[in-house]
Amino acid sequence: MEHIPFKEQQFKARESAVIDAANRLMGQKGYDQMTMDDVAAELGISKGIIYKHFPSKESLAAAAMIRLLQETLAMLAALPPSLSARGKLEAALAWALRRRAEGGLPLLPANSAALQKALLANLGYVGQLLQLNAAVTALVEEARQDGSLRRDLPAEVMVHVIYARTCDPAFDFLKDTGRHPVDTLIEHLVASCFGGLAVPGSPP
Amino acid sequence: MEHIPFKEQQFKARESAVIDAANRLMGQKGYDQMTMDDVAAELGISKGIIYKHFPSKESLAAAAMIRLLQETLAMLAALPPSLSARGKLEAALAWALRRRAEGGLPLLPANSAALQKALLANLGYVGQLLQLNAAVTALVEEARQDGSLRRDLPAEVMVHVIYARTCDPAFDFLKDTGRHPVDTLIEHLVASCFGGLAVPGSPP
DNA sequence: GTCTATATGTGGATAGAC
DNA sequence: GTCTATCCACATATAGAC
Repeated sequence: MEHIPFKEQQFKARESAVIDAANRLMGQKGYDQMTMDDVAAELGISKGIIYKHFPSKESLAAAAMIRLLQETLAMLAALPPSLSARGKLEAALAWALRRRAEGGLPLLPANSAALQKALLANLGYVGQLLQLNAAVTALVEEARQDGSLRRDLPAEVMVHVIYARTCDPAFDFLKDTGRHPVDTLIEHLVASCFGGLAVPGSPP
Repeated sequence: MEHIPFKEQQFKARESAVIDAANRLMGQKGYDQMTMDDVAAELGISKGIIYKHFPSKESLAAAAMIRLLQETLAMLAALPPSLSARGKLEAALAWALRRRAEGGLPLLPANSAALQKALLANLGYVGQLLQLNAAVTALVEEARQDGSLRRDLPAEVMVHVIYARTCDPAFDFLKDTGRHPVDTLIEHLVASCFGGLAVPGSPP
């Protein structure tokens, strides 16, 4: 049985803590507004150490995004098989919004063009993203087949609409008013995404 | 009849050109990534002059946003009275998306927390925003009354959902793939917003 | 009024003591 | 490995010549 030095364990634990802090800060302020000084201050350590773990701010952000994608894939895999495909999609959207309400990252790095570009150059990130994309697309296709999702909209469009709803600014705005409980808001947004704003069958 | 000096006309014209440039650049890169050097370079003038028109980058951005809000209000007022309330909302969303596709600003400054804070401290901006909010809320209420919008979602939630759809990142992503004509995309997104992704009446 | 040049502040990244 | 101190690039904003 291999002996793992204590120092090394500590180092690993800190790495995870750094990602946690980056996660919180990026969730609150976004990538551009988060500074490495912020991350260091949040943990009460020096900025230099962070660069022992991650060679750049971009790579730190990428590590946080990769971990989020992995957790999202795990969540999808853990959904009860009794759910329909559309039920799984609704549950996944609700999960993402709840995480976001708790200070987590948005799945879609739409805030920062700089981050977006950096991520797409990161093979690890792109790999996870392709996996998630495949999983979500499969669910959308299945739900289209069983007649619970519309067929007059391309699957690709629906997939991206669902992604985009996980970082819906309407959610943040409404949450910040404090006028609606978070659970109610999540229900409303999931309902508006899948059911639409209009009354079915009403004239436009 | 008052004589307006040529110099003054030129000055006014330049001010409008500066706002135009800021409009384009913020539409493409977002507020944070746009620099005053960018604006100056776009117009082929020196950076110093911009500060003769606007005391700060924030105030320039605010001027651009205020003009956009005014144009949005004008668009709402010019919609054919024959349209139903819901028809007007759909047309307004389509108008906003088309403007955005042409390089215009997103109505909702959700990209930058810094800009958001600055705007909310700008009385001119907040005034226009309240006017727009009143107009959109009135349309939503009317459409709820005539039975074309759902009554199980709060009006406030629906208003914010519509706002958010005008800066939907799904639109930009899908547009950039080049696989869908812009007109088709706009139709799809308006349809998904009001009609939802699900087939009406299907089990979740 | 318009330019060139510069002051000032900030943030990513690194060097060097311990 | 961890800190303090610093470098360097860049962006906002201003000063001064013409």
